Formats: sequence, C-alpha cells, structure tokens
Amino acid sequence: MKRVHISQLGDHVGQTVQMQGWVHSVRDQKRVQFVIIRDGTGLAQVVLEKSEQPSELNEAVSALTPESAITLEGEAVADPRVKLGGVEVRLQALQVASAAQPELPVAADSSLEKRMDWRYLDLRRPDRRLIFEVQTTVEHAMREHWRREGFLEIHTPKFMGSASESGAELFRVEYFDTTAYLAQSPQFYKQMAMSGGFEKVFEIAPVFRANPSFTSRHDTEFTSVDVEIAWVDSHEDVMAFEERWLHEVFKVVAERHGKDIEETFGVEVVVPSLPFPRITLEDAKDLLRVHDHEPPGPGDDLDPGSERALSAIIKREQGHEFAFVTDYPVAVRPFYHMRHPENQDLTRSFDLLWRGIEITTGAQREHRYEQLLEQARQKDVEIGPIGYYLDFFRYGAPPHGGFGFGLTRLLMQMLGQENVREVTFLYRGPNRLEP
RNA sequence: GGGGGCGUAGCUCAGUUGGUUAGAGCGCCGGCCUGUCACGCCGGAGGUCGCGGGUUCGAGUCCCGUCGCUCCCGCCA
Repeated sequence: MKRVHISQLGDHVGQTVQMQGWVHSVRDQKRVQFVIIRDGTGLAQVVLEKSEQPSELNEAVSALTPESAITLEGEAVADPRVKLGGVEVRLQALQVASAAQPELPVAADSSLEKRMDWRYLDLRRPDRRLIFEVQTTVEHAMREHWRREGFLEIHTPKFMGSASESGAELFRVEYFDTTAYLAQSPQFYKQMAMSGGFEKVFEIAPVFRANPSFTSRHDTEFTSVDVEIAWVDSHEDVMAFEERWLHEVFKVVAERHGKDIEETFGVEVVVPSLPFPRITLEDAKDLLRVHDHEPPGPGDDLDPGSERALSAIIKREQGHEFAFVTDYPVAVRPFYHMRHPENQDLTRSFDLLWRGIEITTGAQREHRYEQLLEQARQKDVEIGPIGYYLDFFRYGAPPHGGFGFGLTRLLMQMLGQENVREVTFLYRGPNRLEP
C-alpha cells in the first residue's frame, strides 16, 4: 500500500492508500461520518458509511478527538460532491497514534501569548506552516545566490570573551572560572574571515541581545543573516550586492509562494526593481520635513515613526518599497565603520528600510589598523578586551564591508504579520524562556 | 527603563448608575439528524470575575497595592 501526502491524493484515485496526519474535524452524522485529516501538505476528506448497527470502525471514528495523530487507510475516490478537491478517501482502517485530549487550550483567534504557550498547536495551522515554508525558501534562495557568487559559509562562535560592539546589551554566562558573553553579532569574526582571505562570507545564525525591549519587532535571541565582502571600494558595493541578492530572493519567493501568500495573508510579494532608491540621512530628514513629518534632530538616527513615514513617501513618489538610507554620522555608528574621506563626521554606512522598518545595517569597515585604533580611542572603546580583534588588521587586511540582516523582520513584513513572534519558531524575549 | 491598554467559562468576548442566582458565541459532553463540507436541531456540564487589601448594607463594577500580558517610546536587526 502506498503512503501518500494529501497533496498527492489526486494522483491515486482508484487506489488504496495510507495517510498520516491530524484530525482537523469530525462530522459524525446518523448515516455517514466525515473526518477531515490534515498533514503538512493540506486537508482531505475521509468518509465512512454507517449502517443500523455501527461497526467497530464507526465507533472508532465517533471517538476521535480533534488534533489526534492518526494513520488511516482507504480508497481514494473522485467525487464531485466533495468541495475539498473533489477527491475523498473511503475509510477502511484507522489507527490512533496519539489521541488529543478534548478541549484545546488555544484557537486561531487566541491571544498571541496563549498561542506562544501552546506553540506546537499553533504551528499546526496551515497558515503558520506557510510561514516556515517561506522561511525555508528564503534561506535556500539566499544560499543559492551566495554560492553562485563564490561566497563561503562560516560558523562563528557564540561564546565571546568581550562585547562585539553592536551597542546592544550583553548576556553574561558562567564559563568555568570566568565570564563569557553571548554573541550579539558575528561582526568581529566575519571581519576576521576577511583577513583570513575568504573574500566573501555569509552566516545565518542566532544572535543574543539583552535589551529589555517590549515591541513587536524585538526579541532577545533572533536569527541574523550576516554578509561580509572583501575588496569593496565603498559601502556602495555592499548595497549593490544586497539589492541584487534581495531581488533574486524575492523573485524565487514570488514564483514559489506568491499566490499562497496573497491568498493566506492578503499581501503581495513585490519583486523589487533595481536599483533600490538611495538617500542620505540628511536628505531623508529634509524630505520628511517637506512632507510635514518632523524628523529627529541633527546627528540623530531616524526614529521608528520617521522610518515609517520615509518608506511611505518613497513608495508614493518612486513606487519602491525599499530604501537605503546612507551616510550616518559617526556619533550613531560603531567605531569600526569607515569614515568618508571628504567628511570625517560621516560614515560610509547605510540602513535598509523595507515597508517602514529597518531590516539591515551595513557599512564599509575601517581596515587600516592605525585608523581603526584611533577611531576606537575617539569613541572611548576600551582597547584591552578587543585586542584580538584589532590584531586582525595588523598583517594585511583587505578593504571590506558587509551587513547584518534581520531574517524575522523580513518575514514579518513579507507575510503581513504584526509581530516577529509570529514568524519565530520559538520566541525569546525579556519575559519568555518557555517553551 | 518611561508611557498607554488589557486580565470575567477550555477559547473569543459582553456585563448599564455598585443591587437577587454573572451572560453570549465557539468548543466540550449527551441525544436527534440520508453526503456533510463554518453541517443542522435539542439538551447539559463548565466561573476563586488575575491575586491581596480597602470603601460599602452590598463590589466583576469604585479606591489602593501587587502579579501577568500587550502595544508605543527609548535601544536595535
């Protein structure tokens, strides 16, 4: 007997098949019983006639509780009466692998908190499943693109002896007789790869930030997508890579899931045209003022409200959902961002906004040892603990740049979700360590 | 860390100016129903109104405290 996934059922009409999945619902009538079974590929109707004297199989169907894990066998039959795909399975045998207790603790419309408490039940919903189908496609498309362009994948340590200077707070952990810190970013190590001669590297890995942030787009552990590229002339080369790469990723997602995403979440996956708009931070502030949105003061980064407003303006005026904001002042960037040769107050840096939120921070890095040392001093960065990092630049470091990219923020915007928790397999925040 | 909002049945919520026995929909349990597909119909069970204190003849409702959640700001991806 052939074991089939529900999406393949149509190819097996007339055959006896085995299916495995969860009880989606049971409609137990006088003369006929229906079970809707669900697996990772979809929903299917299972039917069983009932005579005056109910059979053992009838009794077993009557006893099914929603969300029980079952294996069943039956004949796949085409029947135009079946609204669910026109095919149903005439039940012949049923095994309950694991019965669900009656009264589920969550429903699709439950609060986010309750759904997080019972995340495994939440994830069984087909629309939640789609999120992770898309995530898998996104990461795969990213990797394909990287490999085509000769990138190497690296896995950097998550235990560190000192901060990686992202500005975020550090988690301290006991480490034998000393203290270690959880990595906030693979920043220093991907730069080491540059000095290691790898030229182009990427990493998709967790990062940890001890910020007590209570917003819909922050968590204490999240998946960061990191890229670093050698021999760049400026941050422009980094942006050129990122837009090309995202264009490709969006193309793949749109082709493979565009229709499902539109039907399920009501949002269109728009493949962004090249190049993405670019605007300096100061020009962005001017643009906001022209449109009656008061931006933060000189020298300050954009606040979330300004980011939303800027995205909306650029979308309206240029028809583009993305925007690179460039040339941030030294004050709001880490010491290792390279400065503009012609203006020492500005960095060769950028953020990428998509649909109003920041999904990337990037820059050309300062690869000249003396200059880097000087910039660290100017920012009052303690040199001692990062000596190992500074050493990376003592014996021939190529000019390089890169970016960090928030995978969950991308998915949240792509799928019209209002919270990164929805697109995170298991969310970690200031008040959540379980499940 | 600062500010706003919310905690009532398994789930989502309503609950008037403080007033008898706290309600609805969904779900659950039982019965009925000739193919349902959001099945339908009838019946039933189910509550420490987050927790503690106060005001009052009387508190789900008012006051104070506390815990939890959530969103915004700050910080960032």
